[in-house]
Amino acid sequence: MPSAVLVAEPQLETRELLGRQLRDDGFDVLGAARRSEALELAESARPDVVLLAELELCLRLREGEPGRNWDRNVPVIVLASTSDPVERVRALDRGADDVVGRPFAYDELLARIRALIRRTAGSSEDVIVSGDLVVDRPTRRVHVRDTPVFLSAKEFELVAKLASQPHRVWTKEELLRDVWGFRALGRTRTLESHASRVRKKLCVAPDDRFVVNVWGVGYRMLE
Amino acid sequence: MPSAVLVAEPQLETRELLGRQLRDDGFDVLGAARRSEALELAESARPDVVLLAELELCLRLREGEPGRNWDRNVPVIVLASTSDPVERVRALDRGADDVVGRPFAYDELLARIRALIRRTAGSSEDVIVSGDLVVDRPTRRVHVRDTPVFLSAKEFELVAKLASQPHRVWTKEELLRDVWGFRALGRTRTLESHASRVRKKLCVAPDDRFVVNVWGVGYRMLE
DNA sequence: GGCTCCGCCAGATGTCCTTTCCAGCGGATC
DNA sequence: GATCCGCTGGAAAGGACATCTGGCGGAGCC
Repeated sequence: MPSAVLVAEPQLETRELLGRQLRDDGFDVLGAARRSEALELAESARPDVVLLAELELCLRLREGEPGRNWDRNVPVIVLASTSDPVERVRALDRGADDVVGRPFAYDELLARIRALIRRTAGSSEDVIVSGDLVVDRPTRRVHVRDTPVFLSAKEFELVAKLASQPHRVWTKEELLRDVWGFRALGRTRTLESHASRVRKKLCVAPDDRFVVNVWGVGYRMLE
Repeated sequence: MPSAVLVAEPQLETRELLGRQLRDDGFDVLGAARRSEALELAESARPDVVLLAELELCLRLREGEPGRNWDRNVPVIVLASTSDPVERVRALDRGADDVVGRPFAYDELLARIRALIRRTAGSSEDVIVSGDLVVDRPTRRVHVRDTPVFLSAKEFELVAKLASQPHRVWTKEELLRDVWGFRALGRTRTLESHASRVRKKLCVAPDDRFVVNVWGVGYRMLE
């Protein structure tokens, strides 16, 4: 399956040229001229990589927005406007994975895209199947042995996170950061409350055990 | 916990300078002048990032070697010898995650290191295998010859610390500081008590000896 | 505007871990 | 071999943490 690249570049000419080249190299390419368009496509098309020109867009992608559901962790490469190292540092500090200055060599950009995809491959499976549990990201549905389980938005995010690496123990800090996007918030019972509710909802059979607490650390998903 | 950076750079001066700067910025730094040293350290110290100058080393890291156990997926940044884009592409195509040309701005290298650690945090196969003992950090599971051993949070931290360098003797001060975060607290029996309990739990076969006391100093993992 | 659902927030309760204490053992030193 | 000091490992007290319930407020829907 070809990887999808979202090219968020205001300049028509650059966008088209880049799109053609990337298509020639086997990528699915989505173009976006404006920020709103880019966010829209990030949500609906779930690209494997985003190339973008505006740092502001990078921040918005990383911070997320209530009600919107793009992958806040999506790999990002910034097409900087200059060749100034200071601008490259700024891009990286704002959450970009990589950055190339202009003018850039297409071959290098391509190599960097490939390297980033290689690094992140498999981290955002569309459908996670782990034992009796099936988590379908695109449709946001969850099944336990073919029994549908209805989860709210946050509940789904939590389950998807835990199921993305079954058996891995996620610390409460990691879960709060990745699911809630908190900066530091430590002393509420929100996470525990959701974990409890999700656990109950996933218990279809009496002895199902999916969401398991790891004392003093966090939670993990079994099977 | 600070991230560990392995600097594999033949030139003494560059290696030392880079090491000092990175240490100032809060990293644990390991230096290696030769390829064999670098591979050795990649296996024993399990760095979070490797900076290297020779593409050959990058290939060796990625390919692995029978009997050796470094993480073939370890994040790699290449310090290219020139500023030639062709060399950058070559590095990326050989498995590097990122590459900076020379001369490079330290600030940019630092930003790239941070970006790469951010991206790979938690995904690196952080599994310590030493003899009959397997310590899996992501899942927080411990096995002795395929027999699972169930440890509490503090117990696991202690085992992971000891196993991170199996033959090294850790002083009680080091263990208290790194596992418990104490400043100096000298007169409790907490550490000894945990060591005792962990030792018993790890003794699957009658003559297993994993947590070994070193009289008047501290503990180590193996004999 | 009323209704419903969702997300967030404590409080009471129960569970499990952590720490401490102590008696006994065993190296280390001379 | 005698003595000292540190290590061992059981048991028990205390504390830290997790769970679940119920309530509050806001957003979206009718």
